[in-house]
Amino acid sequence: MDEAAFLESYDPAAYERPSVAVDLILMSVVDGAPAVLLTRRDQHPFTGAWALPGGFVGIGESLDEAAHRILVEKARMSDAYVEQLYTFGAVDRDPRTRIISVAYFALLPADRFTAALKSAPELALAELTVPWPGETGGPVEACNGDGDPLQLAFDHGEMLSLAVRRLRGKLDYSGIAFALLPERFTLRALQDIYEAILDTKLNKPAFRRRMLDRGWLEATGERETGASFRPAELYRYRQAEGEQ
Amino acid sequence: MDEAAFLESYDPAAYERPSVAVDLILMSVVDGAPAVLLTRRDQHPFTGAWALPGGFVGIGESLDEAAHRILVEKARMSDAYVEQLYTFGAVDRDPRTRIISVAYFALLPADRFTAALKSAPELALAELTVPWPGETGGPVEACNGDGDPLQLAFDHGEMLSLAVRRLRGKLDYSGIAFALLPERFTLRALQDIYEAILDTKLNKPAFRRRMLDRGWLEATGERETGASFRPAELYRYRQAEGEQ
DNA sequence: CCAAAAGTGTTTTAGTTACACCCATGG
DNA sequence: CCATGGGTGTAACTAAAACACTTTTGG
Repeated sequence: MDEAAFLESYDPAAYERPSVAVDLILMSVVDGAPAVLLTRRDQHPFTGAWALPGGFVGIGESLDEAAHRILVEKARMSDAYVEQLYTFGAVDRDPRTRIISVAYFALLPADRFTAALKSAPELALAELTVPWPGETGGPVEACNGDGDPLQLAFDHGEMLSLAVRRLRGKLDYSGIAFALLPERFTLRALQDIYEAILDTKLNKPAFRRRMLDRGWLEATGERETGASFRPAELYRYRQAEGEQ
Repeated sequence: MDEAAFLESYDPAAYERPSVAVDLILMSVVDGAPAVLLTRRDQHPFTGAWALPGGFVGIGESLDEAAHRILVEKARMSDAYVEQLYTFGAVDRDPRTRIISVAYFALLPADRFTAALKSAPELALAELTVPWPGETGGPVEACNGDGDPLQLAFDHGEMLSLAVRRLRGKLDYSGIAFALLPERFTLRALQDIYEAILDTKLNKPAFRRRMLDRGWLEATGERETGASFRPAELYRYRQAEGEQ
């Protein structure tokens, strides 16, 4: 990035440039299963297939800003946990023209996730079926309410797979799970998130202790209401210092 | 990425596009310390500062191809372990013009690393001093042979920090360490790599057993030569199946 | 036989899992 | 008082760490 960049600053048309886009993987855990928001394509290419919401990166905005703008504009929500995932740069990933796409994933609690569906009618919820062990390979599939797999546009299936892998990988050592829960939550709800993402049953006492020993949880003293059995204590996530 | 992309395919000049570059973090462990290859900038901006080797992504090549091309062209080596790290997209990260940079890191055994220095005279080796616990924060510093920190151009310091964090994070569960060793190596050499990257002393018997129990190592039956004491057995890395 | 580092066996410790049980609530 | 899920204590197990030890080479 020396001479070439220097020259280009004086002659911006010297090289043909790819377009740069951001695609958003909006994830949540809904009814005990990982879910993602998709839009149905009504134009060429991949007409009728399902795609992640995305858009081009403006010349005056950073990648992170673009991701947040798309979160607001296309998905009608703000203030989600957003993290850069990977940049997809195959030459033919878009048949129309050269587009490099920076994939971001955003995590939301289920209530805000389903609420967004109402205000953004072009979005649809797709359930993710994750082959186990999805840690290493096997494509993730997005399914509609009947469990039928949806056809995904571009390389968006790859993006989904990578998002699920990353989510799994970070679940244990980061506070990422709390982005999928409301501000107050029960330990059972937290365990449900873990079980949905990892696709395993976890031992209740072991899970409780592990979580409480980490020191990330703060008891609110309040209890769940509306249950016909013993109400569970509500906890709050206390951000650890060295957490990104 | 619907209407906008569709329109743009017919009118490529409609939007001003950022340039896309790839920067390479060429790392190794030399003399028991993590090291990186840098070039000294002789032009504006950051004249005299040190930068990672990099270059623009051609319109007809993928990001991975660009990374490999730069590895060959700028660093005069091929066939390294290369992995995409992160994409840096701040608007002002390059004062000349808008450049988005996809950072890759490449890992090499020390012998090939130092050999490359001879054939590429514009490259210099910098030792990395990693604040512990570097897992969470604190910038990594690149130092010359005298231990004086080097001034880094652009956001390349951030790139280095992230590369070290990623290396540390993946060390334990992936075969990444073997990219830093020649084809045959002793368990002591492997432990040295771990200790250099993690910046800790490790217990020898525990380390041996952990490594051998993983099943990634294959004894060659050969032994080290030239030592004036008991020669160590040479091992080979046997790629695990689900390994990327 | 000595120094130096390779390599092994055994005990200790810590962290996780499994299981059994008690507790609190609505009906 | 019963069903249901919340919450806790204890034992069993497993994996890592610490330590002491034996082995093998060159000189």
